[in-house]
Amino acid sequence: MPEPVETIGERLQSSFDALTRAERQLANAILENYPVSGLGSITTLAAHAKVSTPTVVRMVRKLGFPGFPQFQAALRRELEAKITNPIAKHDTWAENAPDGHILNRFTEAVIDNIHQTLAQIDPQSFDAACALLADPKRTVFVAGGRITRALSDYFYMHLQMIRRGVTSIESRSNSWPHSLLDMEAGDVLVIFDNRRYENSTIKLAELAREQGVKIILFTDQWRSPVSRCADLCFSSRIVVPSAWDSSVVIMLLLETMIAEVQKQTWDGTRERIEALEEVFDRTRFFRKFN
Amino acid sequence: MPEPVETIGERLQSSFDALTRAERQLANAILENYPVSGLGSITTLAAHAKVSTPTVVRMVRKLGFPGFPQFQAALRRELEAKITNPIAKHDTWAENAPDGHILNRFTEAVIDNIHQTLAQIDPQSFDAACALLADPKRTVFVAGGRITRALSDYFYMHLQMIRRGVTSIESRSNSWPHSLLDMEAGDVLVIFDNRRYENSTIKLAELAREQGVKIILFTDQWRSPVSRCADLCFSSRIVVPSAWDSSVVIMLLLETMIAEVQKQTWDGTRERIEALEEVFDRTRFFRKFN
DNA sequence: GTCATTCTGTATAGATAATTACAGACCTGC
DNA sequence: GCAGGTCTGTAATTATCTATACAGAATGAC
Repeated sequence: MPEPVETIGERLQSSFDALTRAERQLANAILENYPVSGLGSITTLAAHAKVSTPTVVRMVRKLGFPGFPQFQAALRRELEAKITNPIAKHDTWAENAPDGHILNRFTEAVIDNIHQTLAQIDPQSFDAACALLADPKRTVFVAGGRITRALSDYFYMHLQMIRRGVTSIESRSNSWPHSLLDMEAGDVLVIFDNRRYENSTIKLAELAREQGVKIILFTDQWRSPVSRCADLCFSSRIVVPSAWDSSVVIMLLLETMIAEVQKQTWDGTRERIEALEEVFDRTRFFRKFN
Repeated sequence: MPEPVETIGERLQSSFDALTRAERQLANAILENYPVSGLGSITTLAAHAKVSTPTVVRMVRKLGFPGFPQFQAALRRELEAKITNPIAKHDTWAENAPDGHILNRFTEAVIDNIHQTLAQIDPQSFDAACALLADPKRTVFVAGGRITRALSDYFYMHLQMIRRGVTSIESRSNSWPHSLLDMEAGDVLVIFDNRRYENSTIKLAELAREQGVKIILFTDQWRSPVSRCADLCFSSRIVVPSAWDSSVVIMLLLETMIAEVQKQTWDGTRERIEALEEVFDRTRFFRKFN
């Protein structure tokens, strides 16, 4: 019997396009915790993937197995082979790529950045920032520069869905002085500023500060000059094997913050979100769950 | 629920003396190829150990399990814990924050997402995508939807600095049909599309495809319908403990891709970058650091 | 919009597995 | 060798799982 050259996991991926919606959902559930998730009963697996058992049978057939038990047996054989040779330490992330491939080098650097950034972060500051942003009485302004524009946009978009009173400012445009007029003491200004730090951003921060605005700053490990007048400052590692800096860690932090603010304001903005959901449901691309 | 301090394997060995002849035979068979041998049916296991099925039940009861299925479930849990990546199980990332703090939970999920995404990625596709983007003869169009706008902007901005012939398209706006006119066979269209997938994005992809444009797609684990007409598709895990999805892994991939394209086009675009630097310095938007 | 096609879940029948009951086998000590 | 006990397997029962049939829902073509 010729050994299967592909693992079932790989086969699931390669034939992913040939699968239907429910089957993909199932395939993902299997890959999620591969291969253990496939070793229970068909009932368990189906329930975990939130599909019906026949769907499991159908997909397994598509993969070429006569039935679920055979599929499972194949999984066990695979696992057996994998376990006998000691599990190699995971220094490569993209297993299919050669050791020095950029995918592995880059990812390793990013993981390292996450590690170092999180080790240094002050949870009290983080919680304080979330509390400020969750306070409906404070208007929130979000500002980014040239490179950080995408980050501030991303932050703004989510926050704007979560709560009312959120405004986006482009620090480079000469329209931001107008926004300053709207700021009141106690309002919050979220600033993104990575090297090379922009003068207009610093100016904005200083002026806002004078009006009693609370400033939350996301910056890099060398810290933007804005940090001098920021109430809360979060600095992230951004160095990667690239000509450019990485925004991954900053994005991780801001997504985490959004998750927390969302949670804290859930009661007050539930309706807001649900209205939004309804609009999305119209697209009918996604299955509804109860 | 108190965690079991001993593994089932250890328990088998420590209570080996309390077992009967047939049970020892069975215990040995289980340990022979641990733990996979215990994951089949009770019948298979009994046959393999050359004992009867009731013997299996009796021994399992001696170990303290109510029945064979529970024993097997415990084996699976054990296995699961064993094969999950040690890096992903680094529970506390922000050491100063309490265990269940959102910073730790969120980061853990993201690391897990990175791990799973990279494990599934096809390096050949990745390299092929980089080659397409590094080819100066091909014009590149970058398109994003509502949520993915920030990502496509970020990608566009970097690519635009690296090379000439890069255009940004907003899939929602009704201006994109004009961009279609500019597309020629062999050009490249980079599309970002996460759930919930947008109809206008799909339409754009189809029309571009008809014109012989190469399509590179960044999507989520469930894959946008665009994947059907994409030449290269990169799907990332995006689920985190939040009401929203995470873009971190997608950003990681696109940054890596930018790093590689930059490297490949370095000779040709060195001047471009230097000219850019000079412009920025002249406008004095940025403070100079040494 | 309407129709054909494909997909997906419910219900159910069929298969298999897990457990129990029980009787014979095997020790052990006299 | 035989009585008391334990151990073990066979066979029957029960529970659970797997596969199928079919109908309703979703999708895609016109």
